[in-house]
Amino acid sequence: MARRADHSREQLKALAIKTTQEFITEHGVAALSARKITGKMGYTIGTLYQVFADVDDLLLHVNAETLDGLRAHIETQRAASPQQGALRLRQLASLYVEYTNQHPQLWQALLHYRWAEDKQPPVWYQEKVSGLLGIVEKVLQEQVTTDVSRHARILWAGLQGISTLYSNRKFAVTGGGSLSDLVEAFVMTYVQGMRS
Amino acid sequence: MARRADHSREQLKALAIKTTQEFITEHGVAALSARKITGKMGYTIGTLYQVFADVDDLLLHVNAETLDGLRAHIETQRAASPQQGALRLRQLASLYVEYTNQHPQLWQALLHYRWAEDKQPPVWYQEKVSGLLGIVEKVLQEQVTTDVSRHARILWAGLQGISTLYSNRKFAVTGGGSLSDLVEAFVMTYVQGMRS
DNA sequence: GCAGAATATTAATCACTGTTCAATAAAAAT
DNA sequence: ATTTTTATTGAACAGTGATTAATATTCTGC
Repeated sequence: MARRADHSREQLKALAIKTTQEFITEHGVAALSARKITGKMGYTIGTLYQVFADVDDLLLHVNAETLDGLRAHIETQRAASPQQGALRLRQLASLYVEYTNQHPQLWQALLHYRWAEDKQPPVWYQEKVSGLLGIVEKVLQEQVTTDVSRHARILWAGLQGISTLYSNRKFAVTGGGSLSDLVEAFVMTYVQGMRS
Repeated sequence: MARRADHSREQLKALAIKTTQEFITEHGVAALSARKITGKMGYTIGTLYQVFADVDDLLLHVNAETLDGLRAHIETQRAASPQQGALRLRQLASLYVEYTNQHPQLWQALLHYRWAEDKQPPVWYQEKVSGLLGIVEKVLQEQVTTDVSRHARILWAGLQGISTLYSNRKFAVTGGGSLSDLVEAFVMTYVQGMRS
């Protein structure tokens, strides 16, 4: 058999991404395989490689949408209930937690993603990350004037560290309360430290 | 062929762990496979499963030794040049960075390890982690009195977050300087915040 | 409307993965 | 010396990602 053309190239891409998102949400990224995805799509494995370079490339696009989703969540929620001053950073952190709690499997897929030794993430992907970092930086600028970019990166990395260890249950004896407790304590304490 | 008995069960375990450590250090954890390890050991794949439950179990023991190594590094270095007051936490953080920089591949293998949905890490492993957390808590108690355990976890997670994002080059445009710069800024700022 | 070029899709193939297990040979026990 | 026990092998299994020749369909130019 051959050419069916029930889907255009772009439709196929979108379908693969959507199917992968659903699969990860349902079974986790560890259970994912190229054949399962294309099977679920109603295609066979070869088709995947016409649309994406490899499975990593597909996952990259899934992660990109996850980043977009976080950004959208932050922006719509901030528009809905704007905050002032120090509360803005707190809001940012809880929106992060909110989103990652809503999509734990997708977020884990993103955190778990590892770049090969030599390869760099593509520019368009890097831009999505730095876009989010930019939001943090912007809010941070209201609180502090020096080392904004460094502090933003530390906050961002700290969020991911807490989030990862929490969801991986790597927190030997889960003391310290819920994820949002930890994140809130982290952000509040760190901001306090920046200001002195 | 059969029974050779050039190695006891315990020797075999140690050999497998050592071989895996060497392999990971050389090629990274992603390239690891059961056959490569046993081949390098001078055995065939079946032998591995007599000594470890599966590849994950082997990796667990490798990670355990990595944790032991970090602990040993911290303890010997602290004995060699003891610090006072706020400097002790700073020293702890830079010993962490020092060790993870000395063994980047092994540390990545540890960070990258994911527990299956249902399975918990074994108690003896959890104790190694909480032992390290305990060191942080102990040093922290000199600085602060409330929420020590929570703050220790946040610091620990923060270190891992920064460390992971740095070594994975996930820091869109690597601003903010070296890993030790970031870690130092993180710890110092956070401690400052705790005290107010 | 039709011949020919272009291409989307399949299915087979390749080299690999982790895990299991019957067969076997050597050591230990009797 | 014979039997029991067991460490080790190597083949088998079901899966993985990736490649590619074959093919059936759509698209293009006339």
